[in-house]
Amino acid sequence: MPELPEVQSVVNYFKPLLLNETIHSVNHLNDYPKVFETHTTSELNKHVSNKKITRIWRRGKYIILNLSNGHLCIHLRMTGQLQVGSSLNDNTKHFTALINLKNKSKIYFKDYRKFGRIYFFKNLDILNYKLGPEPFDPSFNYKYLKNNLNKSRGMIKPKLLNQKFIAGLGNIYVDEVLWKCRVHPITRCDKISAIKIKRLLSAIPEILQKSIDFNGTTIINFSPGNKTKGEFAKYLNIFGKQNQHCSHCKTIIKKIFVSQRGTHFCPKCQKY
DNA sequence: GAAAGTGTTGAAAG
DNA sequence: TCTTTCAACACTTT
Repeated sequence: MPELPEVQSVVNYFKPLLLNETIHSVNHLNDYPKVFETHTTSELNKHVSNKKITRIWRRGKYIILNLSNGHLCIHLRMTGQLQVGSSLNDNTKHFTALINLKNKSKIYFKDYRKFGRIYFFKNLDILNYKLGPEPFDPSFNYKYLKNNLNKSRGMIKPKLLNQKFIAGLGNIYVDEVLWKCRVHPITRCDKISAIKIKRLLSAIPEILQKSIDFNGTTIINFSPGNKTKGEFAKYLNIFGKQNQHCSHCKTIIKKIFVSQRGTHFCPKCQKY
């Protein structure tokens, strides 16, 4: 259930294990060829086998492995996890794919809801078309935010969840950002004041960076039996805190649904 | 035991 | 064109 900070944490963890290593082959597991979105398993192997991983990085919520002839991209969606190796304790029925490296190490893609996908792209035009600016990129600036919000009549929460508007935010961090900025999640984008736009501009990278510093919020399995847990969960102020007291004003936090997503907010801090 | 809920995304419908 | 709804899936909670 990874958002930008969780994906970045995965990238950080795997960088030393994958960088400059060569892919031997990839397999789909448990009779789930759909895990490879862009190619059949045999076609994908023709592209990636014997290719060296020259860079591992993140764009939005995609993990990207640069190869000499293209990019192997992994999207974890709701429940995807990457795991180094396997043990007898593993429930392998949720493994959907396997990356075999020349050095014999095995990276498993574990995904109990099976929404996660692996893609191979010659270039990243498709991703760049689908994804808006990175929250840490200079192109995500006041002018971009103001211009886009001013012409949107929809609600701010779904806007921030829209990856084409800004890449990387998901349900947890949108709730956290809106709480910090004191913006009600159903506020119309074009009704947000300049001061609140400025708050959004600084809170978005700030909250994401802080979460990255703590390896994200949610549990991420990097190796079998080792349930690596993001430590940012301790610093959440609003997400999952319904019926608890707002840390700012002590009002009881409410949970509502906004465009079908569970949404937490403080009725006093985030007036509509 | 049935139904709703879960951190994502894109296709389809409005 | 823009915004909302729903399905893809499997497991847990109500």
